[in-house]
Amino acid sequence: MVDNGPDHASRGMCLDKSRKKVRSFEVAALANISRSTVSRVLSGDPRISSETRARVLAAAAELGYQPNLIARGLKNQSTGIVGVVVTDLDNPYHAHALQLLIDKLGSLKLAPLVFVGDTAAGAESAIERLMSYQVDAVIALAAPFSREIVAACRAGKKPLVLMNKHDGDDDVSVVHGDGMLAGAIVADHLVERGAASFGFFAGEDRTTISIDREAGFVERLRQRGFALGVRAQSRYGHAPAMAASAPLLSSGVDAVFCANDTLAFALLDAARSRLGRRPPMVVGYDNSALAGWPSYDLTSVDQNLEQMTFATVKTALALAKGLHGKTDRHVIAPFLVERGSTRAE
Amino acid sequence: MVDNGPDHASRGMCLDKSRKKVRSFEVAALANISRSTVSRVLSGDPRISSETRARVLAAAAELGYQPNLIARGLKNQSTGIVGVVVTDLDNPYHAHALQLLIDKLGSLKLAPLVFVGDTAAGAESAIERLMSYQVDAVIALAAPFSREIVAACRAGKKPLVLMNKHDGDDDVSVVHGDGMLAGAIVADHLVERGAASFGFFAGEDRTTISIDREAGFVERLRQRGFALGVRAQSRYGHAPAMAASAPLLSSGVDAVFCANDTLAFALLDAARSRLGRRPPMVVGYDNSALAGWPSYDLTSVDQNLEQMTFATVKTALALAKGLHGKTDRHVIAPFLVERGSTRAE
DNA sequence: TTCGGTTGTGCACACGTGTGAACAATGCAT
DNA sequence: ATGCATTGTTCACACGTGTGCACAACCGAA
Repeated sequence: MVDNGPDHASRGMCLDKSRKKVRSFEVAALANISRSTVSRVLSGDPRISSETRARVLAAAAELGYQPNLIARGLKNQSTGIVGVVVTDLDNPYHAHALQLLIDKLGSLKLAPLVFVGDTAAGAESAIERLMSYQVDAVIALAAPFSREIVAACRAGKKPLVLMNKHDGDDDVSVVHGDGMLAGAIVADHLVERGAASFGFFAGEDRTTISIDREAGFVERLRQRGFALGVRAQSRYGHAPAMAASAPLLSSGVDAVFCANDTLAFALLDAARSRLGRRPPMVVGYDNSALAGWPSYDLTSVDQNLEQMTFATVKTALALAKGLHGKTDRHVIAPFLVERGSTRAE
Repeated sequence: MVDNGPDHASRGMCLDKSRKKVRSFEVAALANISRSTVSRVLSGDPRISSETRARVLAAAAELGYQPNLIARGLKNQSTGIVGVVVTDLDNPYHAHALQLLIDKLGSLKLAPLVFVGDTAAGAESAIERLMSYQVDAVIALAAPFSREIVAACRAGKKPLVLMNKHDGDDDVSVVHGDGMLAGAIVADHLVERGAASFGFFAGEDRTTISIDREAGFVERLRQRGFALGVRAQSRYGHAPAMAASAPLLSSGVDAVFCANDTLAFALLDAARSRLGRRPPMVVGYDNSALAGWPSYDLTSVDQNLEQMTFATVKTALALAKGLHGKTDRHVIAPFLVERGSTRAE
């Protein structure tokens, strides 16, 4: 008897038995077995006789034993914690994606340690905090400052997955939507709906994702014999976007593709306040909940977040296990949700 | 020399020095000092001579040493991790609150482990996961199933703070907005704006918070000589709320106080589709971003989330340190943001 | 009986850190 | 010279778990 609780005598003195968490030692004692065997039972070691296995499980259940994942993480050099870096949860798209990520991680028995990286310095310090907690992998969700994040993870030798953001850097795992395809789908849709002149409403940040959307749109228009008539750009946020949408409205184009639902809502609100003209057809991006509300009824591109988040956590898990140490890239196909904002009449 | 790395010889064999994280032992070696002294320096022990302190700090900086918080947590029985249980991040109010919570926790050197508890069973299992990770405290954000959460935390002896939800149970720490006060403020505002007949639009969940809002509203109306004319109830979600708002509109009351911005938007949309009548004055609750957009321009109660989240993490930290082991209760005063939906004309 | 194989279990150590107690060194008073 | 307090450092153990290796028990075959 060497491996038991070091001060189990004094521990026994404590009359309030429920004061401390139950450890594997108590389970072992109750089952008249060594602590190692308890550990083996819980890890599903096949060499354990089914008789003792049953006895151990019964004891564990009776005491309500839950293994200490911190200690296990220290021993195994794998905590089961995944760091998630996110920005701007006020954007409902990000919030929804985070919710799905947490959900998928949970179903894989992983726990998300979430940090907000609003600035370049903030993102960097967030990663450092995460590494102190020995996370198994890091997921960066639609984060700007991806350069800093990539650098910090590389310095700490932590596997990283960028979701919905890809740089030119080819040496990092990425999961993102197919912006080119989305642009083409939207172009086809608008042409079929009878539009003949087109505009694009871009966001301020020149992310590669946003660039892809526009490129796919313009390219497909060209293939079908049309060209982009007008283009506007704005930072996100309702008020500035409303102001920036003026040229799109005054140009009188038939249809406008917006890089973002937020921009689309602003455009619709601006059009509504100019009573004289019938608003153009509008297509948004993200298919946020608001797009389905009757006051906007906005046709929008759905990025298939369900699939995208699943691919992200699957990739993160694979990297954490060091399976195919090489980086890989998933491209998720989006689909269009047609609503009233592109109805013919 | 006993306390050094156990297999430091074989470790030394590994030529790729940057493969493993640097541990406190390496720092100690570089500073020609024992590992304990390194620990003491980092914990600010005053007994260390300033000369060795400087040497240790220099060594730590040179090696880029970051202490392993998992190991520290195991030893200290305090991980610095705080569990956060949340539901429905699609509600922008919850998402915003979560963002603020994460922010405040980070500034107190705490790390948030986030789980989503969508069902009673889910909430319970989320708490169990959190306890396996030895979180120092649990914060439940506007969570239904608070009964299950309270029970699970009590079983695991984990300090718990309920934010924006209080049950009859008086034995748990709580931070929430002052619903009674908010109802009174809204009543005063509407009366001053000239309304003479009033309605209330309640959510489906009969939370105490929602009940307080209505009670405060009705009570203040009574004091000023008015009574509640009509009342509707709906579950959240735009479409059902639009349908449920019919009696409020057909009753022809001057003003409606909604338990939620979501309900208010639905009511405004429903009113808009009935062109004949001028919509009544409408007041919402949460002051979400959408309330500021010109298409709704909704007067709404702001719960002062900034202050509320701060009080929540402060309370959680105090409980985790076991300072005043007793539970305490913070009530945050809300304020009204006046916009066009209650403009006189 | 002896040997070898199979099956189940226990011992001892390791993960990386914090910390009480012991201890060396120095100064100061007896 | 001895005793005592102060100061800086080290030793050894503890936190709760997983796991390689040794080993006991048992069985069958020679």
